[in-house]
Amino acid sequence: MRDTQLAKTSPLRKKVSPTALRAALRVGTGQLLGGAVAKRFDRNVSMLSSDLVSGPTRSPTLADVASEAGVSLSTASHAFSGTKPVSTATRERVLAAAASLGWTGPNPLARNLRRGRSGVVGIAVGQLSTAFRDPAALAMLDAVSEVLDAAGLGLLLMPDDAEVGLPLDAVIYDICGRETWGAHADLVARDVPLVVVEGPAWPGTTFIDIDHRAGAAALGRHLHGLGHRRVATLTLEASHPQREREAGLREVFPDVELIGACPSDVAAAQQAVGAWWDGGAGASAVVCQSDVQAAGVVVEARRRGLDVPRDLSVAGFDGVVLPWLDVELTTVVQPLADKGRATARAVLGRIAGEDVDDVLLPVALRIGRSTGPA
Amino acid sequence: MRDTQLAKTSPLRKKVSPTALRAALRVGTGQLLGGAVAKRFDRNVSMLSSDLVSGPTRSPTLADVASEAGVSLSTASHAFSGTKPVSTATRERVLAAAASLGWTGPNPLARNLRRGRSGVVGIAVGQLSTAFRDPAALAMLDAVSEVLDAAGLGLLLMPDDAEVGLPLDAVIYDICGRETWGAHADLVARDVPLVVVEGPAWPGTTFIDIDHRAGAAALGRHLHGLGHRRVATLTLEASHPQREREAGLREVFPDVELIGACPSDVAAAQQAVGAWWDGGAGASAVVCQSDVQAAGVVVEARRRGLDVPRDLSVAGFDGVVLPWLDVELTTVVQPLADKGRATARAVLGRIAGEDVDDVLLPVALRIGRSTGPA
DNA sequence: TTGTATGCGTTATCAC
DNA sequence: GTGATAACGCATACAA
Repeated sequence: MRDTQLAKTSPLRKKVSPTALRAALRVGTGQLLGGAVAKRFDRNVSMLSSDLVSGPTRSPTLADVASEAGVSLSTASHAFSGTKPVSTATRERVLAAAASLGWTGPNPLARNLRRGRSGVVGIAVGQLSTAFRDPAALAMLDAVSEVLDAAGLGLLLMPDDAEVGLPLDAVIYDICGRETWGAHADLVARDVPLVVVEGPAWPGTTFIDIDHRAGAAALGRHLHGLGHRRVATLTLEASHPQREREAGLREVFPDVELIGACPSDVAAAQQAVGAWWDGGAGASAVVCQSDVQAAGVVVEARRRGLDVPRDLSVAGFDGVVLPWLDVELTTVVQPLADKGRATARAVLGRIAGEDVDDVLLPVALRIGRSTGPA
Repeated sequence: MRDTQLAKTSPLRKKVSPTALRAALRVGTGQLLGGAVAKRFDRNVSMLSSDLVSGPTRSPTLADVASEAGVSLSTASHAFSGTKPVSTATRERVLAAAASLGWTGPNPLARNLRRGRSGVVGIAVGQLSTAFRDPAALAMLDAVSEVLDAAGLGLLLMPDDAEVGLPLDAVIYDICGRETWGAHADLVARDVPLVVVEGPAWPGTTFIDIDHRAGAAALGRHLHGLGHRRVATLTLEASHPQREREAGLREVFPDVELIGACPSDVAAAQQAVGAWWDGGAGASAVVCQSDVQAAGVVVEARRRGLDVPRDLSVAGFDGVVLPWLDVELTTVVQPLADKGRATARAVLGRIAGEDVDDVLLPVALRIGRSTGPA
């Protein structure tokens, strides 16, 4: 409906944009053959366009549309936003004017300044490839994105120590196993609403959490009931979830042995538990802090000729599906989608200036086939 | 250095922000116990704050800082941006004024409007959890993010059919196996620079691609050399990479059998190849369109008692590391980080208004242990 | 080195 | 139902 072709017919449009011109002249990409190659499709076209037309291009503004339609700026605005009633006749004139000028809607930059909001929510995850390697993180991200998207908000990835010079309406800290974050002070100073998922007790933020402790304790009781007495646990970096889970486990096994911190990654878990075994240590059951870690322990155990669960019980956390793992893990299932939705809703509430409740979500023990009698 | 505490001492700051007040009053989150719970930490504080102070809060602007420092607006601006030289004495006065008012730097919204750029680059990926389940996508995303980040640009996730009412400086389409995209027309109409990775030949866009065809052909020759004659391939949805790879494979095996499209996902591949086998079909080698797919085929083959590569050769594509898979895949290695960096650089160039070359990256065959004699 | 004056493109508040 | 006018907060061209 808003057609760039029409732009060319407009008196306002002094110059055809290079992009549109390229679009008109170029049929396809052609055949790419051979190895590393760089083609300069655009050079000719660019020279052509600057030969054909001259003078600066200014894309049309709402003011242009208004004058083209013979109405005032504010009327034109109303015709689009629908904030105030506008007669059908004028609205159509305005719409037609917009189409003929190739006006593509209000400039988001200007609207943002006016509204005082950017429509963008940041999400702080560490290194992307690390953060998203765990399906649990993805499941949650998906839910966050879905809710935010429905509200017309975008989600911006914030790598580790990104300087945030960007206008963010709110920031989510999804911290599986971290305590600090570079940009935090800046954001607080700028009064950006902060929603922290499973994070440390930063003041002024909204918390979304799951009942780590209860989950870990339930897992502990399950293992104890199976007769396990020598239990070890693979840990995350020192962090809120780690402390809570460890405390839960210690309710049942006060002397649980710590295998040391490792990220939620198959290879890392293999490496960590392998080194531990190599050091002469051992246990009848290993409790992990994620299903991905647990998978790593299972893989490494098998590699060393141990059968799971006959020779070793392994438990995970999260309750994700690992299709490639042929043993169903005993795990603590957390409501990942709910967590994501709760997070996003908290963000929406904070942006709207509402009071927002902290949220603590329940977990459930799921007994699979990776744990058995000691 | 920019301390919110100082804000309270300023005459401008008529009201302590709720956030700051909360920060001052709240010590920690307290202990979260029990199941699903919502705590309303903020209610009292909010009531308190509106009792204590009244009147609208306006955060300080550069104009406030300037008048506080007794200089003009432009001088204050220069003192921060460094665009023009400013005497050390004035600069310090300005800095001090900013600190005392709690001015946290230029309002990004205003700066964006002024500059005409948002500092945000969109990346169109399908459903997030699907798109990022493949480590290949993550490796590339990581590289993109790194380069963009260094340039001070943020990366915004664009789910499938997100309406883009947001100001985007450019958009990346990373399309593994898609032909269309909802927002595409809008973006073109708005003249947003588009960089397409392995995508269809949309006009006016910059292309980053790898040599699918050469890679697939090399893989075909490898299998042919091993004596394979009945070869099948698991495909992606109809798309540019799929067509190219299929063409490459057909250079060696004109009659290659198509197993049908499936996403790059272990479970999906298992399901697809399983159904194919159940239908009575078979081959001595299966070529996949990703390593993740290949892993799925390996898993499913074993589940059915087939040994890889003795009974079945399986090849992948991408060259990622799958730590949990105990057989090293024969695969086509693509330079994922290079691809990401090239993509990001293309984005930067397009934003800068430069002519940008399309890029075609080479691939390499890596022979692992998942393929053997027919 | 500092100051003055515009404009970025909207939306919102009024009056008509 | 429509229109003038004022912000939004900053960066810059230009003058002093």
